[in-house]
Amino acid sequence: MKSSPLTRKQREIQERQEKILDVSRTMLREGGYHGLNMDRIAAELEYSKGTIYGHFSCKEEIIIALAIQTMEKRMELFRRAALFRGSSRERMTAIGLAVELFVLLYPDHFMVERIIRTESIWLKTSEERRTATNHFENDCFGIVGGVVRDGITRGELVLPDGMSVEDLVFGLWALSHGAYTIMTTNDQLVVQGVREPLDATRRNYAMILDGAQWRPLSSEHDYAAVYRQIAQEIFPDECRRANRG
Amino acid sequence: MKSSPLTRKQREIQERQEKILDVSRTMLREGGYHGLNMDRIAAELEYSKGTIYGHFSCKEEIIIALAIQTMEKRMELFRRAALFRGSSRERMTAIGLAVELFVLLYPDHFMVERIIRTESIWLKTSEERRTATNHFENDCFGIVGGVVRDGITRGELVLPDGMSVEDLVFGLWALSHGAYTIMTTNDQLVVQGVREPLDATRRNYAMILDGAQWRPLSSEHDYAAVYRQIAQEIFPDECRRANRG
DNA sequence: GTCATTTTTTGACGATCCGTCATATAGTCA
DNA sequence: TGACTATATGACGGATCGTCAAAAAATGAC
Repeated sequence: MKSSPLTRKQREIQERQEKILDVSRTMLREGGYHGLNMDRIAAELEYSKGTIYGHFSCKEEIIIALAIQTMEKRMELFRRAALFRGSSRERMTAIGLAVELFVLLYPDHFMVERIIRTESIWLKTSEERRTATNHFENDCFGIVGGVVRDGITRGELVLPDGMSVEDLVFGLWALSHGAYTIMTTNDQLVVQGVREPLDATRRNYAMILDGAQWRPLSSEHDYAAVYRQIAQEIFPDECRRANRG
Repeated sequence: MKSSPLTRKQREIQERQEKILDVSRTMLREGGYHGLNMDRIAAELEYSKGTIYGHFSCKEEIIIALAIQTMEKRMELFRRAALFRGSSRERMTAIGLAVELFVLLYPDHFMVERIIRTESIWLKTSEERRTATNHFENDCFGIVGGVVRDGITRGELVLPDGMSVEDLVFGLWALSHGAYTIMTTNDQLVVQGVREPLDATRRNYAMILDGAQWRPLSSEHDYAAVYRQIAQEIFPDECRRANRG
């Protein structure tokens, strides 16, 4: 039977699973939900449809698996960002950069997310994968919340009356999510005068932190330099790949 | 031929068109993209499928028509909000309330928007309806931009270095869009500790305005009272319908 | 090397739903 | 009333999902 780690057969199966996800990602990127076609996946990989269905019980399972792949990457970026050595607000800035890099490195994640959150697709996915996505989301939320709490503990942040840690995290999340969603679905931004939506998002992110009186404020500190430092120290590789110093 | 405004026949056709949209909205709300079924629409209204296709050339046209219906409502709410008599920041607050009411009154709009912005659906819609949605979006953007510019003119707002009017509008748009998207697609919020996402959004909206130093700041003015005043003076009806004093 | 047994793969098939179009029905007007 | 036009119908072709009985491949005992 199976030797210590994985049978040859098991390895083959795992490799095939990854190949399925690879071609699926391309198809999805190029043609959206309708562009992802089970027959074409099988044809492309020179397997039969039945074999593909042996890996994923339905189209939706493939899509959510793709989402999970990139959510893992995001998680990792967040974890590293939160470890930046600096003031709490600087660590929060690092998380902002992490999100930015995530969007640049995995540009199709938002499309995939939009699809799985759409219509009854969510309900056609397996309980197992659904809880996996929830875990990733909760963990990311938790990491950011930790930085906020740290800021409070250190006395660098005093939340306005009635505002909770979670409210603030939610706001930053919503801003980022909304900004990147709009960026990837709306071709009118330039018409509307938003030339550099990424920079605009950065600025608004800082506005929220300033509005919450998170010291040192933008006006009291050179955060452009902080961004450069974080980029160099924590995300040198990612920045090169993303082409954003 | 046609009398003055509309033939009886024309009126009938228009009424039927509205009926199609009505049942479509219900189907979409209940079952998402897949829940919207051309045969079922026909069956429900006791017309043949061909007749439905006489009104809308494809499923996607129905969906974008639904989006346009609600975008008209939003436009109207924005227009009225911008007319509130008060400081520029108070008018901005009125717009915030307008978005909030929009979400409460037309809860399925975000689902519809997510669908039309998904995959190749956007490209299957008619040029005509696509430009219509763009116009609505640009006009809304323009209204908000106007309030910001007014704040600058009056000296109540001085934008931070490098930030444009459009950047600020984009930020507020992204925050709202993201917040309501998350609210309607994520059932983990309560788990994460965000009990009242609408209130959280309001607070973060104010954070951005505070961060931009838009006077008077939250700390200098009773904006809870302003919300109540706007609700009473501009949106009494909507607030009643939305059940939010 | 052979053959029985288990595992894996296959692709034809049923079902669903979109969009079309030849035909049927209803409406209009001389 | 009847000829002609406008509108409505639903059977049909095509695409794609997911299934499953049958075929092929792998395994292992002798």
